[in-house]
Amino acid sequence: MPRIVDHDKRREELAEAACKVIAKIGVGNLRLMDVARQAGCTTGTLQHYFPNKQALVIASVTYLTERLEKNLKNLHVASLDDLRAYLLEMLPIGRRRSADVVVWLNFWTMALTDKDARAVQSESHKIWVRRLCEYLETLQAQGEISSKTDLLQEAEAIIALVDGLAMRAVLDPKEWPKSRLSEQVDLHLERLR
Amino acid sequence: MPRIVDHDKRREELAEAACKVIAKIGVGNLRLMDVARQAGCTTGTLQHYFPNKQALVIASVTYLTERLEKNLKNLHVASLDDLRAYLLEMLPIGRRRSADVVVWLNFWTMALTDKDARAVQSESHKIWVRRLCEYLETLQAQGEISSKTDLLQEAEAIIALVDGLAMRAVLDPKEWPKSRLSEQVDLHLERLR
Amino acid sequence: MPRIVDHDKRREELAEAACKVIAKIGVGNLRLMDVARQAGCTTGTLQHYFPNKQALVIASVTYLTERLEKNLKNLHVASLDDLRAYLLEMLPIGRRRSADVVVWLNFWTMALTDKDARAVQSESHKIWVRRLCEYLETLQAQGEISSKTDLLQEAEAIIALVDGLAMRAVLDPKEWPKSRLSEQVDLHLERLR
Amino acid sequence: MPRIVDHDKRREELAEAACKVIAKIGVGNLRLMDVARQAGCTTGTLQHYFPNKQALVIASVTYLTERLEKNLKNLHVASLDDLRAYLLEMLPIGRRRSADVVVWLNFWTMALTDKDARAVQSESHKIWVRRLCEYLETLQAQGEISSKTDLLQEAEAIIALVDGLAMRAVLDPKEWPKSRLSEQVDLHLERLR
DNA sequence: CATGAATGAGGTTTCATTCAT
DNA sequence: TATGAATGAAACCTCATTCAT
Repeated sequence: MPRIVDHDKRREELAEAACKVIAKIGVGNLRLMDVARQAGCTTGTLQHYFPNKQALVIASVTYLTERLEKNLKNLHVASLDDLRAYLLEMLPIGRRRSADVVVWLNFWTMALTDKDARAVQSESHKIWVRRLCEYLETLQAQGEISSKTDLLQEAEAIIALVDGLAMRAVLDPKEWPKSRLSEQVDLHLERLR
Repeated sequence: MPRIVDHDKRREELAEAACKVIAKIGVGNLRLMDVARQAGCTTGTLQHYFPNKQALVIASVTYLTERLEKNLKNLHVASLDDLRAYLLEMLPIGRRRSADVVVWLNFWTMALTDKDARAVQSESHKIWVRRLCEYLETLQAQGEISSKTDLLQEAEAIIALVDGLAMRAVLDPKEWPKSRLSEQVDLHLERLR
Repeated sequence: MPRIVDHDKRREELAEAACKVIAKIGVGNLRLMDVARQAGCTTGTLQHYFPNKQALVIASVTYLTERLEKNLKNLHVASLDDLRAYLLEMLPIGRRRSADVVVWLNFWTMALTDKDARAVQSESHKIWVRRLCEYLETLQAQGEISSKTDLLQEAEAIIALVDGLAMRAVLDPKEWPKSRLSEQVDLHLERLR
Repeated sequence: MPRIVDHDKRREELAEAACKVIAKIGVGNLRLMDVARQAGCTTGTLQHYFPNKQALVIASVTYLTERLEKNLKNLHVASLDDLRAYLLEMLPIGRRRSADVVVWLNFWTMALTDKDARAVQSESHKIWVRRLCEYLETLQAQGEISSKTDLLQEAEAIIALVDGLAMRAVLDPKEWPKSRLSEQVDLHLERLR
């Protein structure tokens, strides 16, 4: 019997360590050594789980996405207020989620010039749009949103807003407390009513 | 005097070369060698104009910003339509501006974890907000925008939208032709009328 | 006792796996991982049978030599034609023997700069010379070879020819089908008649 | 003006250093550090001249070949004795040429499993065969060799002999002084008369 | 006997920076 | 001002070997 280790769980632990480091210093400055130290292992260990640095970064973002999915799974969007809560859940409120947003921004930027990263990014964007559309459809069916509204267009508008706000907020966290983010979200959702 | 002019001009040429390379491969992968090749000189030459790599990157973004300023100097915003045109000028329409946006995104992400970059980013954001507010004030004075509107809030909303759209558009250019970007801008400006 | 037999058999299996890998990628690129995969076990298993990598390589060549011995045991050299058949048996004809030759060449080259390998190589060369001399003596006794011939010298000439041909043949297999190898052997044996 | 260096000459110096190291420890154990130390530079310097280790090895053998070419350029083969002298020039007689042969054997073995190396090896073999054929033709025209002889076949036979002898001689230098190598060459050339 | 996770040293490779010319 | 060779540190990556299970 080998040393007993849940391979997938270990991968997640390492991915999480990588996320922490990326949030702190950025993908551009990421060193495997740092990740290893954060995870309490050696760089050699990282190679068991990830063939190279790029794979580690991609796995880290995938992990982040999956963790978010789990958290959101329980949120049911049955009203505009639910949607509001849902969107606030995406924004950098608090340390943890600010860190997540930083990782995402790093990854998206990486995706601008890295094919593999872009494929991953593209896939998760599609899921995100689809879900938002579903929510909007539900609300439209309930009459909370005008039947004339172009839902896909609104979904993309919301995404642009959330991404844009998130970026602003992590670049200047002091200027963007939860209240100000909420106001922007409210202001935007107003037009759907 | 002429020497100085040449010197500054050369700096700009080098900065432009750096922008091209960043747009192609990202700041994270930027090598001075690549910039030198793109500029048709050697890495040694770069040292005459920039003390180090970071300075080159910052100078490149500064150059980009100044170039944009020049282009926008002639745009006078005297109506919502002017504002619309102005915003479209920020979005990645065409090769050139797409490349610019890629550079900016790279720089903003860099600013997340690099103090110097953040200072530069912060400064140019302030200018950008201030100008937008001025425009909105003008429009409000002319009655194109309701007097009840919170202009700063709207300015930030516009910036979030533009940043968010720009990011989406460069990540998936095929899905974001000019027409679709215009629609989003129009949809947003609607609420100001 | 049966344990021991199994143990030796397993060693041979592992040695054979190592030979296959060496033939494919060369000793220089040999990784225990590859051998383990080829053998359907793990690197840990290899440690039970071989104290280290070098020992595995040497054992592999030893295994190869012993396998060849077994095959040749049945060949009796009682005429020049028998000698011819015997020599052809050494040459890279067919996949299996080409692979064997590749392993040997790898090992010989390794022996150029590795003491342990050289000792093994030297030993097996001596055996090979001695046997060839015996064969030639038999033939000389039978009058198939002139009594004036310096048998040791001829034995070494034959070995040089076989080694040289073998090397050429594995470096350029398409140019060296069985027929061409046979011709060279025949041309050489001619002078003994 | 840059530090004045003859780029090609520097490459040769580094290649020569690599040859020395390979002759001592084999390609399999070759470390760039060793080459750098031998050449009196750093590993970084090696990268200016060779993109990677493989390229360095290939360049080294190419250098070796070219050096041999220069030495042989002056040898004119107008008689069997000249041919004999020519062949002896290929064999590992003396430190220098023994080292060369070791490098070649290492390279040929590398060529067994490395495409790039094989291409180089193949090319230099062709040249070597062609030249030998020319020599044999000359001798045949002069009547020193029977007109019935298949020259290509004899050329390949000679090459096999030389390669095989060279390998034996470097594996067991004490057993293979110049005299013994000469005898083998003489014995072989006998059949051409 | 077997596993395979973990180690950690060692090597290749990269590249910003320096500096003699 | 410009060159580009050289440096040397730093990082990634490899992989034989160890060892807990």
